Amino acid sequence: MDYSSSWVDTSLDLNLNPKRIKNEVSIQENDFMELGIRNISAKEESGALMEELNRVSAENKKLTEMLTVMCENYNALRSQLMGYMNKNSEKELSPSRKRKSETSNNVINNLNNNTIGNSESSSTDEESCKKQREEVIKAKISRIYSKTDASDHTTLVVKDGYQWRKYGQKVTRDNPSPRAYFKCSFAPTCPVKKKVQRSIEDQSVLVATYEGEHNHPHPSQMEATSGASRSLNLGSVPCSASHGSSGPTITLDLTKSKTTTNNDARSSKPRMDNSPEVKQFLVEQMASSLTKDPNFTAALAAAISGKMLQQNHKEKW
DNA sequence: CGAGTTTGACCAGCGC
DNA sequence: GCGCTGGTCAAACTCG
Repeated sequence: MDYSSSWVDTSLDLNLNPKRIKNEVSIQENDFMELGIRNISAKEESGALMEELNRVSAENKKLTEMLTVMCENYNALRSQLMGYMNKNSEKELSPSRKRKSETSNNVINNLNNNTIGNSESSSTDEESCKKQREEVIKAKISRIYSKTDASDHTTLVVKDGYQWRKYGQKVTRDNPSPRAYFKCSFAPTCPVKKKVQRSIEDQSVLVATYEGEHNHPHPSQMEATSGASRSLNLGSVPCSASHGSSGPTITLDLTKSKTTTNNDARSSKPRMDNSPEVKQFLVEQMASSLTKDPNFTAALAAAISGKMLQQNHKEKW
């Protein structure tokens, strides 16, 4: 999740354009001049309005800055939490098979050294943890269908913007075409895995199955925030999001997008992140994740109450 | 030379 | 216990 300053700017832009209003005021002022009615009072009024405008725009600027700082703090906290969670998961999970065998050896050692009761309790804990982990993974599985060049039956690459490292390939029983296994290599701690296999029905369709959630922003988003104002790769991908009983599910149907090069897609197709649906979706996503965060809501409440108190103080004086 | 890919071997889970 | 299958590892290889 990333909150760029541009988003903050646009969302908080209250269309208070002092220049424009200034012109309108000056037109009004000219009309009054022509009519020759209450020149001095009109000037006073416009001056007061300008003052008010300046005050409001300054306040707007302050609020924008506050929200930007808040978003930065939120991101920092979030990344800290992610790091902490990764550390914990590294401790709890057995990432490699070797470690698994080590843990099984430990169980055997426990059996040899300790009483049966102790070993049993440890094994039941392991089982419950494992079940929980499986449930979490199941809830974060998504499937993507990607249309590829019909003549090209060799590549198993689904271009989703992320950086993947292939670690295996297998021919499965139910499908003659091989299944490729990928791990997200963009972030070393990212747990996301991807399986890519051609569809049995249509060999030109790649079926990518994603497991887990990325603990880092989308690479294109990272680029966008680091200076280059490029839009999301997702931009040209038709997507739908649902929140079923099994958890959040994202389905991307890449078969609906033409197999054009990135440049072609960029030049000919209207970018999807410009469409109101995607904007609304992104805003809803941001809003939901922000409202779910107690740190953010607390900080926001504190900021608003502080601002209100400040306002009351001003009005009194 | 480092990063990514390939591929045979190994392991765990499951059904019989 | 055995065989089958899916998933993962890691050494060898390739490529820029």
